[in-house]
Amino acid sequence: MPRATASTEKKVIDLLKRQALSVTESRKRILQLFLDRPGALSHGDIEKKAGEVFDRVTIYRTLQTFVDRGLIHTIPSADNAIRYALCKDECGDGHHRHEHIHFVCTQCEQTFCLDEVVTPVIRLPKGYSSSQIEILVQGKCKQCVVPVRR
Amino acid sequence: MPRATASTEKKVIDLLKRQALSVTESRKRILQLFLDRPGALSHGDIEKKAGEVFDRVTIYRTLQTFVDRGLIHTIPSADNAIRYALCKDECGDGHHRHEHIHFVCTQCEQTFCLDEVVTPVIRLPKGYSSSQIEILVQGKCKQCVVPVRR
DNA sequence: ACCGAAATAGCAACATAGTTGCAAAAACCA
DNA sequence: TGGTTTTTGCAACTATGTTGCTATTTCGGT
Repeated sequence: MPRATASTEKKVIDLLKRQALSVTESRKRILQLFLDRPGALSHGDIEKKAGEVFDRVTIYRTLQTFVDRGLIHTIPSADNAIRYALCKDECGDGHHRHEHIHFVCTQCEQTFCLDEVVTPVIRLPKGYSSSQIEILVQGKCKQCVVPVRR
Repeated sequence: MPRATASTEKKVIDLLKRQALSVTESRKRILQLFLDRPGALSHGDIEKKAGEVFDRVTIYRTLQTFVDRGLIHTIPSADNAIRYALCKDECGDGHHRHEHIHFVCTQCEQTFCLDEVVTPVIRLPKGYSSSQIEILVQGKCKQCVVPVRR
C-alpha cells in the first residue's frame, strides 16, 4: 500500500525542515501517519502501524521530539493511553497554545480535536491560578451518531 | 502512626456496608487513605502507602471495585497515571455523575476535585452528541499560589 | 560526491503498570 | 460454629515506558 505520494512526502519533509529537524525515515513515516487520518494516535496505534519497521524506542523518542517542537500535542485520557494529534496552528518550540477541545467517540473510539469549539473561561475559586485548560468531551462523533442506513 | 481513629474506622465500615461490600482490611485501609487527604491518589501513591501490607493486585482490584460501586471516580491525566478521588455525592452502582472540574497543581503535583466549580455547557458542532465532560485545569492551587512567607 | 561532526536509530536491559488463573484465607450468613 | 461465597496473595505474563551505549544516518562544508 502506497502510503506517501510524492506530494505528501514533500509536505512532510517541509514540516520537518521548518522545525529544523533532520529528515529521517521514522520521522517522515510517523508524521505521515498523522497527516493520513483525522483522529489522534496513541503510541500503541503507531507501533501497530509502523512497529515492524521502527524500534519502539525510536517511536517514543520521535513523539517526544514532535511534542517538544510543537508539531503535535498530547491529549490526556481516562484509559492510560496518551494520544497525540497534530497542532494546527503552528505551536512554537516548547510552546503549545491550544484553545480547542478534544472529543472521544465511545463508538469508533477515535479521538478528535474539535477546532471549532473554543474552550470556555473557567472561573476558579479564590486562590487558584490556572495556566492551562483541557476539555475532554465523550460521546458520539459525527460519523457514529444516528448511523445512516441505506 | 495511628491511621484510623475509632470514629473514622466506623465511617469507613459504614461506607463499605452501604455499598454491600464485605469489609476487609485492604478495603478499609485504602478507603481510609482517601478520607485522610483532600487530593486524588494514583495506584502508585496507594502502593507506596500500603504496598508493604497488601499485594499490588489487591490494590488494583480494590480500586476497580470502588469505581464500579461509585465510591471513587477516575481522573484522567496527561502523564499516564490515572488518579482516583472520592465521589462526594453518592454515585450509584456503575453510575457516575460528576459536575465538578479537576485541578492539577503544577507545584505540589496534587490533583483536587473543585466541587464549587460546575462544568459549563459545551456547544458541540452539528452531528456530535455528548455523554460526559471532563475538565482538567492546570495551575497553582490555593496552598501553592503566592506562598505566604512568615 | 565525499568526508567528518553531530544527530538519530537500534539494541539490550531495566523499571513500572496492568492482567489473569488458581489455590489459600477471610468474611458473611444461617 | 460451619459451610458457602467472596476476597486475597502468589506466580506468571503482557504492555508500557525509560536509559545507556554503540552503530548508523543525516547534514554541512568542501
